[in-house]
Amino acid sequence: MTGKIKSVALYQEVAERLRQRIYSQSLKPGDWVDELALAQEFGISRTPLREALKVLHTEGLVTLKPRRGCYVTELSAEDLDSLYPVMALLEGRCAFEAARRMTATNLKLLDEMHAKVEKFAAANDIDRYYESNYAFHGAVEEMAGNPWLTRTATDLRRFLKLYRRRQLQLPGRVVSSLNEHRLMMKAFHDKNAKAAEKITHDHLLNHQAALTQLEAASGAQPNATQAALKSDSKGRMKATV
Amino acid sequence: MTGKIKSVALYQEVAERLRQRIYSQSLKPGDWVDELALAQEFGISRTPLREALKVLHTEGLVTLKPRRGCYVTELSAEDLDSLYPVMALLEGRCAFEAARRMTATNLKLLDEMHAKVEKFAAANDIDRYYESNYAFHGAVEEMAGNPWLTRTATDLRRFLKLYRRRQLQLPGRVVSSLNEHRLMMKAFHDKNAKAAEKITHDHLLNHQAALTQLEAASGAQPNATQAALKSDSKGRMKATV
DNA sequence: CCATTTAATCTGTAATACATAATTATAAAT
DNA sequence: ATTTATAATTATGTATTACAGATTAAATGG
Repeated sequence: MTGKIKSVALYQEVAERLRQRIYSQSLKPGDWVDELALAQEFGISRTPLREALKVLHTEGLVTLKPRRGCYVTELSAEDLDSLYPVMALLEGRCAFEAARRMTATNLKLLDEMHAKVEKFAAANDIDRYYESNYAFHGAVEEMAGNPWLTRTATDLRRFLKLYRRRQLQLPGRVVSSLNEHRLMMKAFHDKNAKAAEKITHDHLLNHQAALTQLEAASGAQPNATQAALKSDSKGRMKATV
Repeated sequence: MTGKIKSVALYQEVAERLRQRIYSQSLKPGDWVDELALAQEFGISRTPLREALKVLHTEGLVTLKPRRGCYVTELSAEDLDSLYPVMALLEGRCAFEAARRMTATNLKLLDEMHAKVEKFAAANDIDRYYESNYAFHGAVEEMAGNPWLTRTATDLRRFLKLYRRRQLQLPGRVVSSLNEHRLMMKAFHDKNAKAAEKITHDHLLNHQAALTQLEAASGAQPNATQAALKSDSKGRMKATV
């Protein structure tokens, strides 16, 4: 009878709505979050809205500048340069541990998830490609069997999601990314932990390289940084990056 | 002229007071945090107190169980077993990067900090030994020059601070910990990044091993712990762990 | 036209009130 | 007497309101 009275708090619902807007780029990195306007739009008071913003702040999606308001988190080129190596380290270790502990069940699950990634890539369904890709990496993190490692890696990976669009804009990156995933799957099948670690580690760094290339190519408008960076020989990118 | 009117908010002050209580073990891991009682004791309403608890929650010092109240974060033996390897990985990398980028200035600073650690250890000033030790590791993290690596490592290290007392109760551990620090300093002087990484990594794992030893020796109960626990053969612990 | 002051706006803080879940105490029944 | 059910108490979750302090925008005067 109590199918669902009101188990979700208002602020949680608001947080989810805002999350959607952020991930859908309706609210872009750097954008100011207008408390009053949103509260009115949602027909609520400022309190639950601010409560929701605090949740998003904890997740890192939003940055609170004292007395200046709330802004969608914006990562500079420098941030990405320092963030990706840490991600590579952690996800690499996740892959290592996952490979060591890989069970038949988990392997089957990963195969299925990988198949989805392939499918959406083939169908050119960018959004679902990204989501399934994201889920795949999340699954590997889980299979590492170390809750704190999983937690740390997951926390960091959320930041990268802010730039999902940008990540996929680089021509050819999807193809090479898929290739890397195939190598990962092979390593998992072989239970070759060392290989899984290295491939995953490099996979992340290749992501970073792709992003850097994109930023260099597209010039300078992101935030401030990157002035007109040399768009010299495009041959800098290895085919498999 | 506006030297400092009232820059600290009430909830921040409350958060600091609670932090003290937690780190001083006045509030022990697992303890329930009584909102009403504390609000009355501080002479404030529940709102700023809960605000403070949210801050502590973000820091991980406190855990909010829905509808069950707020409790000081408690790490199980399993938690520590999964947390330490991640710490070892991250701090190891910090040491690696720090060694690579080590400047004369930073080296001098580290030498001074290390000297403090030695001094407090010699003076048997456990509290200040722990603090200076904590600061030393924090400095190494900073010197890695990677903001996200620093942030991630620092976030995790905070959890270990919850068990500061326990960490130092193991006879002989301080001595061997100091030895490991000396090796670290040598690696930094030599700018031997690989060595710095390995020593730091193992240093953390040795910490973990020491804790495990302690827990095994002291028996089973998590909180009320140190009752009149068997002070049987103290020889169980290896001197160098 | 620039600088200083005034006004408007937004953020930060906290008290208060109410609703609902959880706990404990009480009562009833087998 | 033990167990179950119900009632009372207590604690937590949620959200409105109000006010203070900063920041930004506007306006006024030199």
